[in-house]
Amino acid sequence: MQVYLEGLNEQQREAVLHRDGPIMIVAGAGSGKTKVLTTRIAHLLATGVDPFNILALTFTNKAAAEMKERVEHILGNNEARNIYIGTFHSVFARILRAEAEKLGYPRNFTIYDTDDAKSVVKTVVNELGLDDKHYKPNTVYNRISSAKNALITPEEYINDYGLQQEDMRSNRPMIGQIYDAYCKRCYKNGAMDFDDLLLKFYLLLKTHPESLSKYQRKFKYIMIDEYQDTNTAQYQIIKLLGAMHENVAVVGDDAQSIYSFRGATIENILQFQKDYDEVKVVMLEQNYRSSQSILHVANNVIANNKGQLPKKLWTSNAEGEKIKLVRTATDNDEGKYVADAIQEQKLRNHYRNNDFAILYRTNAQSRSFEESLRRMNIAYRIYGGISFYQRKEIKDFLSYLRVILNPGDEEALKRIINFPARGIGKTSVEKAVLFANQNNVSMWNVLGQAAQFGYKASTLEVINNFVIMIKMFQSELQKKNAYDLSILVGKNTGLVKELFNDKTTEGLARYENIQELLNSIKEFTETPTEDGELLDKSLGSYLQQITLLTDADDDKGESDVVKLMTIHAAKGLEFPVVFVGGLEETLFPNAMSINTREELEEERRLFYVAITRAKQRLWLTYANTRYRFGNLTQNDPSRFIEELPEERLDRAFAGGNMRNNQSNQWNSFDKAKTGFRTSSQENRSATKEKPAYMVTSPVVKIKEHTPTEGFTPSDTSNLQEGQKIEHQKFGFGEVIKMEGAAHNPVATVKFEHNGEKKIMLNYAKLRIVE
DNA sequence: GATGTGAAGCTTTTT
DNA sequence: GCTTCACATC
Repeated sequence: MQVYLEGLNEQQREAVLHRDGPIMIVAGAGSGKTKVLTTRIAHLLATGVDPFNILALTFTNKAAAEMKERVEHILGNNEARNIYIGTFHSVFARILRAEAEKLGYPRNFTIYDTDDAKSVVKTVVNELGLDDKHYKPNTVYNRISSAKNALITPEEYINDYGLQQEDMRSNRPMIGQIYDAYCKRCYKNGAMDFDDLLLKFYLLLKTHPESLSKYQRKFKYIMIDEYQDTNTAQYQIIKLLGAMHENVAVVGDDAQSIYSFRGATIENILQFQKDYDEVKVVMLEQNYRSSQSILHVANNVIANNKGQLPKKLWTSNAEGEKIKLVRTATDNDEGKYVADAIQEQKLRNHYRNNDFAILYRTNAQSRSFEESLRRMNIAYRIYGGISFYQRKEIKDFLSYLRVILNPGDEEALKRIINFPARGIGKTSVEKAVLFANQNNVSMWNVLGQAAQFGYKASTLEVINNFVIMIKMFQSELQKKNAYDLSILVGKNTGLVKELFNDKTTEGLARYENIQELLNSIKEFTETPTEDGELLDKSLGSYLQQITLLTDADDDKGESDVVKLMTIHAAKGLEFPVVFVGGLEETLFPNAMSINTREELEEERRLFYVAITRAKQRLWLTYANTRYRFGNLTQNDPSRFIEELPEERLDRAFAGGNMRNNQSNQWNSFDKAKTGFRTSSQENRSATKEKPAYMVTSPVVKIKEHTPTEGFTPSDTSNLQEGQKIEHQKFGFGEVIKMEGAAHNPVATVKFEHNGEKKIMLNYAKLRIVE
């Protein structure tokens, strides 16, 4: 028997040894999925498959890197470097580079990140004479993104009755036209957004039979990780690519499908067996990760969902400790409690910072945890949020590099044309864009022939200097590698100097960030590429790589830190000790996702993912009150709490002061299955007891109001001017004005004691008095 | 054209 | 509560 097969259980071995024909591996949480995938690849290679014929697709760069590393480890050689292992986006981007001209794109096409894309949407909305307050870039972009992920072209969108109806209903009938204009603008800019990397690749395969057969022949063995999260575009691509050999192996877990908001359809995994004549199905049901208690709780939770692939996860691990379910008075107390618990665990059970993860539903929740950890001097790192590459100074610098490579990239050009300031102001830029649109050329072309467009002499001169500088950089493109060119750019543009001269704290941070960027470019040019295919150290090669990187990907140092991230970001990871915060109604499950059974089930799967990240110990926490939108809100405990098996729980309450914790046990009043009702009295006294350092802000002078007995929020969807209402904190008042978008109405209320306030009805709880 | 101020936006998740 | 954006001022 091959050495690599040792240590696999029966099902895992079955999955590895099945060489030809479609196979679906249903891999429960912690069941050794990556091990199976990597061993499978090793087995293919060991039995004579050429590494060039293998394609393995993942969702994150991290997963791809790990897979590559582990295959190499099993094989003990570097054959793996010739395998196409990468994310959907990066692998397709690489192929699209090579085939760009067939689709009419420049080889050096730019990849627009979400910010770039939204900016283009805004530009286009304005150019169509529409109001970007109503056609919000965010909303419109999401709509376009969904269309692309469903492989719907602008023409199809405009002609689709259902979609048009939806847009009519939301009073945004022009989205189809915006979509069309957006695509045209991206094309003109020589740019693809994230979704294009899938969509255009699909179109390439669909419209160029020779390309299709080329890649079908190349990718004889295809492996897909996290199949439950694929969207329609990805699904169709896999189907096309795999049609010739049908050696498609998909690995996934329907219970962990959490990306439907991004177009993923759980149907893809539920239907896989019907896509091919004979599908081998293997269930991996033994969990090697978690304690029995943790797994038991997870199983209980997910059992509340309908329509799952039938399976029962089990483990031979130790029973482990009970799950701690902790209620706190406020979100700050929650943060404090978690930081204290980490400290205590470190002392008592010899954990290191690295062993802990704090998971939450929304990024905004990180704040209270952050503050407490900082106060306790516990090192931490937040994953997600603004990534390094989205920072302003980094984007500015990268925009220079983008323009050098693809001067058609109008977004980048607009960013840098007057940064650092060189006297090309807003009006000059607007003029250039206008000329470009009128003459159907790029903005760069207009700048190159600025003399013909009637700029005044002084402006003309600075424009020409700018153009000459960029052209000079371009002429170095062939001669210099990415790093040397970047240094040249930094010097000649004065960008680095400008930041260096800024001695404010932020300026210093920005300067350091630029240095860090330059370091990473240097590292890129000095590390041998693993692609085998090309040892390309050019700027183009660099830019392609980094656009698809996210914050989670650069584990710089991987030092000993507590990790904070959203549950979404934690998928695929595991930690010895996990804290899941904010188990409250409207937060988790999120208010946005409780309208349909499907949405609620996805939230529950998310909770399942959170629980199953834990190996040894698990804490679930929730707060009575928490600041949201600057308003103190009260939330009921999450409905998911009721789905936890009582016998595996260890309940506790933590007020403002941890030391009183032991004596302050969960009482029978709170334990009532109906969820506890916090009286405002109890609530406020808890707030008052907070030590001074925990007070969040210089308190706004509000005349505190005690809600009426049995305060229940009313349905405010038809709230009218003139109505009388009661607000939990501000008291009684009269609605004097209604405004805001239909889905986000805002009421101006004149309160008896607290003046006029604007209240967002989506978030505030109001009781209609009359 | 740069800088400062106040209001309005926002918060579901991201390759 | 925090961030972004528009507008006003110098």
